[in-house]
Amino acid sequence: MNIDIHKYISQLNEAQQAPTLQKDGPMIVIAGAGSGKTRVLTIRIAYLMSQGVDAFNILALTFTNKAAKEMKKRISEIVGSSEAKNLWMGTFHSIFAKILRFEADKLGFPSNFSIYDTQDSVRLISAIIKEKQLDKDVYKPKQVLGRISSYKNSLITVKAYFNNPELQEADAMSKKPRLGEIYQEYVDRCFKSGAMDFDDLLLRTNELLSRFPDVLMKYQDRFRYILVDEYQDTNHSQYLIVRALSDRFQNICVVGDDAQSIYAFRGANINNILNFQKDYDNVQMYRLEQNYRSSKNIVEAANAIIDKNKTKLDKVVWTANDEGHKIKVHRSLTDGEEGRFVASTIFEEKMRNQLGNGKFAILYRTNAQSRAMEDALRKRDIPYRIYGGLSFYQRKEIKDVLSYLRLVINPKDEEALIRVINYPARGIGDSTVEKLTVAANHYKRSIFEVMEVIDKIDLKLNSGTKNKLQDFVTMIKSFQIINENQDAFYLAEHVAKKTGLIQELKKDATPEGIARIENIEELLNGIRDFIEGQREVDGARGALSEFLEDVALATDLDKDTGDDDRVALMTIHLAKGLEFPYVFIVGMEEDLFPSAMSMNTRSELEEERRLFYVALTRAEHQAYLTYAQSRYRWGKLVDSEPSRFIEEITDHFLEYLTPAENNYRYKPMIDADIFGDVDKSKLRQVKPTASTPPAWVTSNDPKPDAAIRRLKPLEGRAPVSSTPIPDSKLVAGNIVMHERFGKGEVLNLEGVGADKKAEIRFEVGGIKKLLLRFAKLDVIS
DNA sequence: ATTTTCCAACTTTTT
DNA sequence: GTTGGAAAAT
Repeated sequence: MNIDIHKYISQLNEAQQAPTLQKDGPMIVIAGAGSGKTRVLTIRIAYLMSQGVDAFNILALTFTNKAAKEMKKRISEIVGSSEAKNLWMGTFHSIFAKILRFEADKLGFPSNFSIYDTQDSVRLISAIIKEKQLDKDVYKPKQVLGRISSYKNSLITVKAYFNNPELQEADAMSKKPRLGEIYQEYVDRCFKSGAMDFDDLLLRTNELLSRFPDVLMKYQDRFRYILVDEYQDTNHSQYLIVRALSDRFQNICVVGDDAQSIYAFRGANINNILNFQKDYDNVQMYRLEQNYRSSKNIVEAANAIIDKNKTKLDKVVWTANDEGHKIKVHRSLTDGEEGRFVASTIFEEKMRNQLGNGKFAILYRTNAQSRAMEDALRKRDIPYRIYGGLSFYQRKEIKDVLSYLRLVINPKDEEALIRVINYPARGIGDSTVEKLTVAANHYKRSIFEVMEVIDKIDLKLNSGTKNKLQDFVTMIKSFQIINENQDAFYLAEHVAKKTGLIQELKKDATPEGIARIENIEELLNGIRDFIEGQREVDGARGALSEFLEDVALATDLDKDTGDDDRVALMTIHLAKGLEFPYVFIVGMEEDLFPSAMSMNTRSELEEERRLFYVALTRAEHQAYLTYAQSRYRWGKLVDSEPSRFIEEITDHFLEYLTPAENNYRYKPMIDADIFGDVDKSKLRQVKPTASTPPAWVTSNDPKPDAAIRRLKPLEGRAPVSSTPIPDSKLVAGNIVMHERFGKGEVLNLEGVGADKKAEIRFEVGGIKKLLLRFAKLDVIS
């Protein structure tokens, strides 16, 4: 090969060159945020090829398909696309799905096996729980799936589960003694449906490699050079695959950053990176510590954060970049106002600095937070794009079309079948499906196979129903014939029409209904684009099965939409590996970030902290942290306090756009059981109206201190809400008398404030009860 | 069998 | 504030 690789190598700094130029042997690169690890990986692969390594022998595992695609593109720019074409590059899931299809028969799977997404899995588990007549409140389907998923990721098969009394005991202790049974049934049903879930793609690969030494040898020999990106986020199952494949040649290069490990919840094991040196002999370790991405302020603030964690490798990220701006902190009253602040700030910065929308990102902890941001951006006519959340392929109408297509490829696919067998309605009801399911389980066949021979077995179905079932089978079979002769686009369009899906949707003339039809059109266009792309790469192909696989494993991040100049909205998890000049981290509030569910153990809290580290280090030029004093959650206004993570950054790196003095103003001394023996039913919530601020202290107020804060306008200073409560008055020492509670109920709030403590009492039926005790309650003092 | 209505749970993060 | 599932009504 004749390429000027040295031109590219000379662009790297010394620390980056070292790992790039080590051709053989095991190595680990600890790469700090923004230290150019993608460049190192890219150029290293090009270097390997320049040293005579065949692209066919290189396997690069990335975290997203997008990352793989981009890396491949850059490598083709260096070595030429005909060389780069043969690289094996992609996510664990997509690479091993391909290998599994090729080797499927060895495991008893059809090569056209379906890939179940989480929705499919949950549906199947719900069905199993129901069939077994278990209580779905004890066996919560999502929880059960989570349990099964973590078993699979730890390589605990059904057999291993039943050989392990400790696991069974643990499940029995959590009142789920029959979890193993469900696990077994779930695995059987997936197998019978010719389907694998996400975890199976890894677990079955492990099975393949361990049960068939010749297969292992084959892939060991093929993948002589293995590179793994984001190694800190690999789980045990992935770890074992990498170990097995690299065992022969030991040319394994892993890259990662322990400080950015944020996927423990799905089984990622931070020890994979911490213990790498013990796993192979003569491991070379490299560190990339110079950050090229962010300003000094951001880098140092991020260091201050991660310094609070105890579990970490020694590493000092530094930068030669300018000091830059301080991190701006903004407080607002509600999530709505937070959104408006973000939108108007983006607008101003755009105008002032003549920037495109694509320079901005809004990052949040939970998908639910996107709504307030969307609303504000829409009002300001700022184009944006939401990544993640309900992905395009998970929408009802899209999944319906895809389910028909899945059925064409793999008629045994039970989840796809159940989804569409009676949609659009064709007179095949629940009871019929139930009979079919029972028969299928009895004959150890799929439902579709039972339907094929419906007139040969007696299921006590009337002839009308039988005909409908046969019609359905005939329809799917006719699609299969089309699939053999026509391309996927033609078939998909045909399916959408012939099944009556389009007709069904046309009945609905609401904007949502129209949007659904447009979505289906977009899907069809997507299929056409896909098969055209496919033809360019490797000639004409059936492409439908490839398309379905692509869809099953695609993430929102992967698809390009052409006009990219939009503000990016995504969760912090999704933002990993990306960078933006301006980054807004919104919802910096206790219980939200860090999440209320991740504050039980130190390791959970440390993961949240790493998540914040990831968020902050996405910013190149300017970072904003925003929080609201109250926000709508579960449709209710809930009070919140600023996140501890703000306090953990030294003030020196921060600039408060809003005075911080109001933070932590009301600290309840007692939080729980404050209502004691009060008859809660006597208290009623006051419905907010245009002239009345929302809510009051009531029995079902989740955080009574929020209501106390709303007393503030009564004092006549710095009104919190727009309108004070009209018929109330403030009495010193006896702060509020108000006659608006419930219907005719009088509630007295009393306060004593001399020593900055206060008690709020209320009165029901003449008896005074203690409600809350506060410290630092400004309202009263 | 199908449509409508009501209720509960849900929101941590994803391949 | 949304969504899926179950009960109730057609």
